[in-house]
Amino acid sequence: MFKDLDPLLHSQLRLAIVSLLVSVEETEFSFIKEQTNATAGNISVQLDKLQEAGYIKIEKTFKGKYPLTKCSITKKGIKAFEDYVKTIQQYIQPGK
Amino acid sequence: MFKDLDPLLHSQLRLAIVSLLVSVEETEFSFIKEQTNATAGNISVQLDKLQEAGYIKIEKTFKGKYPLTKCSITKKGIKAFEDYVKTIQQYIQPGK
DNA sequence: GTAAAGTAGTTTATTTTATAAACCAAATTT
DNA sequence: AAATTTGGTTTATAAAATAAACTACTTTAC
Repeated sequence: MFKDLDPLLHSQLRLAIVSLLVSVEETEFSFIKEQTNATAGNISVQLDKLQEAGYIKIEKTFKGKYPLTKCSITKKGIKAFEDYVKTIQQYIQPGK
Repeated sequence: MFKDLDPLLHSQLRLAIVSLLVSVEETEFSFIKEQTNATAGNISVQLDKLQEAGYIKIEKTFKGKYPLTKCSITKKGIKAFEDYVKTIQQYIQPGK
């Protein structure tokens, strides 16, 4: 009945990050920080986990003299997100 | 942008339990166990948390000589579930 | 030119959760 | 009457989320 929810995506912050990336294709660390109101440390940790899982790609560049971290979603990440969405529908549409 | 997800419901097992209770009105411990495939211990702990939060009501009765735990959802629980569903839509319908 | 404050993060430590394993009390089966 | 089953609870452990502290460099103000 209740299929397991991908634990990597069943986390408020990681789900928010992936949700953002699914729609914008590429974004910066600072943008994620703005949109999620999470702390930088928390975001840093969660981005690493998503990258390790192959769900996102992280590119470290520079904007002028400052470091700039760019993130984008991978095919695997899109697939995982779509699966997660399908699965959680089972939980939030009871009876269906 | 991303509203906080109620941490009490953003748990695979508690969400499954509440999802069940929303549709069935009253159910037994054993039925929850069947439907979720979770261990009894895990269910016991999560039911307590949901009860403490006032999301469910737990009634301990007997079926013949055996103990029988019946659970039902409260108004507060229904409200919390509906809020959770609305909130997670923001995460899983990107762009919308 | 150097001290203070800001940018852009990372690392480490702490708290909280989720989960499983072990346990309990009574009933039933062999 | 010993072993197993029912219906759970309690305790212990593993994993997660989060915050606090830190790094490295840049800019601004004195």
